[in-house]
Amino acid sequence: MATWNVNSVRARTERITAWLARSEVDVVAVQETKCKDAQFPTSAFTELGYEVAHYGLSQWNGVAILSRVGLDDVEIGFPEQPGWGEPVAAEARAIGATCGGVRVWSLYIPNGRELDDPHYVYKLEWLEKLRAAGSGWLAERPEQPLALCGDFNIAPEDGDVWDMAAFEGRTHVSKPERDAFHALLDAGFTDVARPYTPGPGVFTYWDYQQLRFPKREGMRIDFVLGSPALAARVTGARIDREERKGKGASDHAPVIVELS
DNA sequence: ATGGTCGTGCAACGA
Repeated sequence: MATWNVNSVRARTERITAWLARSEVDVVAVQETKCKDAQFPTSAFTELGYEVAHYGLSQWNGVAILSRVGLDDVEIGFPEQPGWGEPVAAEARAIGATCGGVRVWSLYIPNGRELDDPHYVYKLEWLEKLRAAGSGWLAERPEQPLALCGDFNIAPEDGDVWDMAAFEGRTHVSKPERDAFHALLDAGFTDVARPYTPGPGVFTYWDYQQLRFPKREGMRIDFVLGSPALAARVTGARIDREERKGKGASDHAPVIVELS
């Protein structure tokens, strides 16, 4: 399985389908589709044998799950998911489905923008409610392989950014954000890709600006957090850095996890 | 050089 912030599914349909054809993944949690459901290029994926569940409300956010091992019990949003905007409403940042016996969530955690921005408060509240929902799922069905996949917009360790000095006073590395991430781990989830992709300096995202990718100046902000039952089945993981190269690449690379 | 790059949708906003 894999998680990938594609930064527009319509702008990148051909790159995504080409990647699926060569990567042989059964399930992909996709974030930032940047389209409404009616605009989603469903047939491009069904033609390759994938079922599709997408939730998009506008040109912002948008999450999807692609699966060629079944896709059932689709759930839009998680219980108590905080909202944003005027009027306050849940955004298209979470979709869940059961694929080949694994409960998969595709999550696009709010960016936070700046430490003094209301969006940062929203981000922390979103993470706390996700932790509460996740704890509930683990308690409800401890035997269920469960994967929280997505763009968490948090670099949990200093080695997850190229230079901590560049992030002084910025989001993604603040203590409250890192505490919120670790609360998910304390709840029983495991960052299952990290042992197979050890840092420092191993990243999943590189800004388009300032030649960040060729200069190897990135961030590790995309994760698969596995329940104990899922973590027990992980046999490997990799970050597909090649997919960040060339014209028309997303600013995020896919994170791939192999399961037994 | 107070920007630099993208995507969406057509001005400006989000990342």
